[in-house]
Amino acid sequence: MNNLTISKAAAKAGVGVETIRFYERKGLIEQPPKPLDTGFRVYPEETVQRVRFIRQAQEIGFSLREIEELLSLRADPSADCSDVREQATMKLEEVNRKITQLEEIRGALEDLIAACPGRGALRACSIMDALVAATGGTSGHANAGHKENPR
Amino acid sequence: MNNLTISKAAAKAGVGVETIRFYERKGLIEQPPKPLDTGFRVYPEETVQRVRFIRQAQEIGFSLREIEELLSLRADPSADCSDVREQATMKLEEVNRKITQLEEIRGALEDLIAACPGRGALRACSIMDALVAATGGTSGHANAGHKENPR
DNA sequence: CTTGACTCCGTACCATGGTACGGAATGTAG
DNA sequence: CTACATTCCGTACCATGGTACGGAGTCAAG
Repeated sequence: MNNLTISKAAAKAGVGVETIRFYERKGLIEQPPKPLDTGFRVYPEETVQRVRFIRQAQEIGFSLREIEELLSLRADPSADCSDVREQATMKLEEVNRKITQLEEIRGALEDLIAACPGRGALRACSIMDALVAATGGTSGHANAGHKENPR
Repeated sequence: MNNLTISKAAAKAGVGVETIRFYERKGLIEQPPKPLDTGFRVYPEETVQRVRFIRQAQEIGFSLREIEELLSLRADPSADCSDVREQATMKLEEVNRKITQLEEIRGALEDLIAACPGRGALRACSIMDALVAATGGTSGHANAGHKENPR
C-alpha cells in the first residue's frame, strides 16, 4: 500500500494527524477528495513537502498567514508577473533582514564563547554586552572589542 | 528629565507599556525598585536594549523562554565556563540551522523572481518547486544551493 | 487645590497555533 | 465475521504572547 492515508502522511511529514487537519481547515494545504466509493482520503507526496516547508518556515519566525502568502506566490506566466515579483521581492527583503539579525546574534554568541575559557574575562560577558559592543550601543555604557560597526 | 518612566522606556524600545510590564512578570527584564519617597519607577537604558533584543529575537523565531536562556548566558569568570560554553555552542548551532533554512528560502525566492518576467516560465513556478529543485525533492533532504533543476 | 496625565497592580480578555475527545463510519487482520 | 485500528468531523480545551480595563495613588501645571 503506497497510498498515504492521513496518519502516514502525517508521520512522513513529522507532525500529528491533527496538525494536518488543522492546516486543511486553515487552507494551507488542500484536502484531497474522498474517493467516492469509500471513505478515506489519500494524500499526495506534495502535501508532505508542503507540511515540511510550513514547519521550517515557522522555525524561522514566519506566521501561518505569512507562510500562506509565501506558498501562494507563483510565477505563473498567465498571472501578473509584476505583482508576484513585487511580493517576492518584499519577502526576500524580509528574509535578508532576518539573516542579518541572526548573524548579529551569531557574532555575539561567538564572542561569548571566545571570552569564556580565555581567562581575560573582561570583554563580552553576556549576549547584550557582545551586541552592544558590536553595534556600538546607543548610550550608557559601552565598548569592548570585536568588529566595529557603528550604525 | 532624562529619567525614563515606563512609558518613555516603552516608547524608546518601540513597544507598549503593557508589554514592558508583561516582560517584568515573566522575568525577562528586571523591574527597577520604586524610589521609596515617590511612587514611580525609573528605567535604565539597559532595559531598552533588552527589550529591543527580545523583539529582534522573536522575529527570528525564538520563544520568550529561549530568549530568556540566551539572555542568561554569561561568561562570568566565576561561573562554570564549560557549562556556559556548552549552552552557547548549542544556541550557536541552532542559529546556524536557522540561517541555513533562511538561505534556502532566499534561494527559492530568488529563483522565483528570476523565473518571473523571463517568459521561460517552465522552471521554479512556486516556492515549493524552487525548493524541490534545489534540494532534490522526493523523500530525503540533501544538498543546499539552489541552481539547477533536474526536472 | 483642582485638573489631567501618568503610574501601579490585578484581573480579564484576545489571537495564534495547535492538541484532545468522542461518536459514527470504514478498513483490514485473523 | 468479528475485533480493533483508523478515519472523519465537530467541538472543546490548551499554552504562548500579549492587550485592555478599572480603581487607586501620584505628579506637574495652572
